Amino acid sequence: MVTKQQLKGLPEDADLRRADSLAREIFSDVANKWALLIIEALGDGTLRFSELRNEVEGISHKMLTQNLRMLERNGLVHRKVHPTVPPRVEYTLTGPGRGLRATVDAMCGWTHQNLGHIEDARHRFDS
Amino acid sequence: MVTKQQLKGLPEDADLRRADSLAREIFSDVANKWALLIIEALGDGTLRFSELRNEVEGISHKMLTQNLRMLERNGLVHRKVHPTVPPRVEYTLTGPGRGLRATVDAMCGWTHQNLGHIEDARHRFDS
DNA sequence: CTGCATCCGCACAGATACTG
DNA sequence: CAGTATCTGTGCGGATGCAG
Repeated sequence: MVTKQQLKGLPEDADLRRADSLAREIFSDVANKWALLIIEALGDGTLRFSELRNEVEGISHKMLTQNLRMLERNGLVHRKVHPTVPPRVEYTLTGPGRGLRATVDAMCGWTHQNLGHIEDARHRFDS
Repeated sequence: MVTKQQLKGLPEDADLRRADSLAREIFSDVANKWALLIIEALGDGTLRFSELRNEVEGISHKMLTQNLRMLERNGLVHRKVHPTVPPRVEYTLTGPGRGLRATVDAMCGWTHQNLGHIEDARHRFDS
């Protein structure tokens, strides 16, 4: 692969480093248990706040709002507010969000396929 | 999909719940920043402890050992000790480990492909 | 070089209470 | 119902020192 750096030389270094640090930042945001479980729970459907709270087992009110804000900020989930009373807020994955979801699905699939191997490995290790 | 539960009824509930909690446990182990970065750094090569320390930018001595132990316990990395002096320890991904790596690669690819969208979304959100 | 143990600060996560 | 704010404690993660 030919990079901009190779074509245009050193002046692009700063850009590349900025892109890398941004990638790391995004990765740190997204590669955490709750964020991934929320994305997985949303799937290609629509869930209300309270539904997500039930769907993602063990998550607290606070962690859910925090992670939803973070995901919304990064443009991965869309937040639709219905101005009714009581209020009703629905969350759905955006295009990029669904792209990420595909990778999370793969990871979940991997987990279930390797349950046995991992359980065995653990027993071996613990003895 | 037809599950064991549907075929054989309620007695399998306990098994299923155990498998689910195990899956959650594994997911919690694996879905964290440092573990994923270590797996990505290893790739399909072999790295020493100190090399990993350099490769995974920003990781501390302690987090590296902790995560390596965890990954080894789950049978995702292989730890080869050369009884020399000074000691030399090499880490490689196991079969299951490489399977997981494929999903992490996908996630990294997604990150880089969506850098632009995400940066834009952030600017919009922050204003 | 690699690994383990200890200490410690800080950030994260839970609980609770209050507003729209 | 959804969200924000505040308080509190625990556990994560960094720094350091020591051993093999």
